[in-house]
Amino acid sequence: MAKYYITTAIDYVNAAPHIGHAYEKILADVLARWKRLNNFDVFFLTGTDENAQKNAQAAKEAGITTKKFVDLNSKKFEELCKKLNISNDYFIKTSEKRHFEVSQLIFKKIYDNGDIYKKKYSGLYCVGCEAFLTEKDLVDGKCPDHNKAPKLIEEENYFFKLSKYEKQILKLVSSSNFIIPEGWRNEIVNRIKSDGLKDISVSRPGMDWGIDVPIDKEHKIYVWIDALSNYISALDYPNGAKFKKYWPADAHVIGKGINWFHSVIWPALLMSAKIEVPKNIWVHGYITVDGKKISKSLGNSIDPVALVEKYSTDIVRYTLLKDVPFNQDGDFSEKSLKDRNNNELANDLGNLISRTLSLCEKFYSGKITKQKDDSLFKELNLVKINEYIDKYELHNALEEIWKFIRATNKYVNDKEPWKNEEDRELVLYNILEAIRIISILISSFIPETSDRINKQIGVKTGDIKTVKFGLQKNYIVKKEGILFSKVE
RNA sequence: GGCGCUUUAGCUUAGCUCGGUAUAGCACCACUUUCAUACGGUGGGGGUCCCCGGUUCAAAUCCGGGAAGCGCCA
Repeated sequence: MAKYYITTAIDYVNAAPHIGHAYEKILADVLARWKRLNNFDVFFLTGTDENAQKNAQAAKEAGITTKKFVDLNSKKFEELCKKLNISNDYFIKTSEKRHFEVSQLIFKKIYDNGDIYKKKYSGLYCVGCEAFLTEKDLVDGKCPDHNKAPKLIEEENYFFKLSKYEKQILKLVSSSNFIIPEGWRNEIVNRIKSDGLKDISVSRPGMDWGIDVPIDKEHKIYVWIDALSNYISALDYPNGAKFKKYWPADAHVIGKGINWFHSVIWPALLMSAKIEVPKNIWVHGYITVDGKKISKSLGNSIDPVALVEKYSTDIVRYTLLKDVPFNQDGDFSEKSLKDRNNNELANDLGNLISRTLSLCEKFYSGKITKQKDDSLFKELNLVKINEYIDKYELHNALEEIWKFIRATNKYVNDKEPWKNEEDRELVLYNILEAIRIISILISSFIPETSDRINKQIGVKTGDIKTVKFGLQKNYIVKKEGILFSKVE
């Protein structure tokens, strides 16, 4: 069985989850579920990034230990995954012991390979950003993001020879299927061509939270090696069975803001540590809310957990998947959510199930025996759906599935099974087959709805091979309420 | 400042690689059906394809210049 390893970025725990976090997890979840449906042996990883120095300060202010602080906040992300019906196989916390060990091992390997050296560095350091700023970044001498003056710091740091890997990285990122979509590939390729690769700092001295540099306890490992190595520590690198089976990753799903780290720094670190590089970086856009960027000052951040509780997991999943086009930012609004719920979920899909089951119960007491195929199956283009998903164009895949749902509604109209007695059972059988297949196809996108449909038409969820008309011998259906209520 | 992405009906958008009367959904209007969640189906109105210039018999599409929004970097 072919394997498929997919990851999301790990989230910072010092802020509550917002709708952008939800979106990324849903994207990766659809892929993971689709691959399972296609009989891949899937490992799907998500988790939280917990070793930032910021956490130590926040914990101090809250009057609890740092470990307790990160655990509490990490729970919120784990809770989010459950609420969104995310099918991750593991949830990694970078405060885990084994993650510490792997990060240190990677650092050591790179060091032993001669790619880490010590250098004096001075600059303006912003504690809030946990990064050095340049004069140009400052507004009135202050960091614009944190409204605090940075400190002039002179310190010795360990540096990674990123520059050494320029040629190899350029070759890697230039290949047509490494970074998807193309726009984000161009950005990286052009940046390397014009600016080249410069060595980066991989340690910070004098911190009290984080992972010790293995060769120097005065330093903690800075974010790159720490955070990025979660993708292999979760697989028990270097000797774990999971690592041997699943690495290299088939897809790292990330937001556009961290493309550089995943497409350039991460592969270079791996090359230095003599580990295979991931196959694919899938970059998605950001979510705006009512046309505006999510920001603290606007106070327009939406709590995805509250959203799921107000509507439902599948409505939230469906709306996010449909409203964010590939390679662009997408806008989320409750108006759009309601429109999509009422039109596409309740009317197109929900009503199709409802009218069909009523007919089955009215004329056959819910028992339909197998008949021959009808022309309806020609309306389904599975090849196209597959292609869209392989290209990560999930909104197009959904649209293609919905074309089939609309075609099935039209078929019901054209055949008028409430009127035409002659081929009534044939028609109903074919509609039920269509519904069974629709349920399989949507199971990766809105799994809960798929389960509810299957229960009503009395079938078990099939894999992709059962997307074929005429497989089901007979149906015993039972209408149980409606799938989606209208919302105003 | 450099680089990248985006700009198409009221809204969301397809098409741009390989030029030829512009695609779909929502909303709107009309017609139609009753099995169904007042639902489904059919038809319709609505577009200087961001602007300017060029190439061409012909440009949303190719080339040059510019504008706006967003992102990455410095």
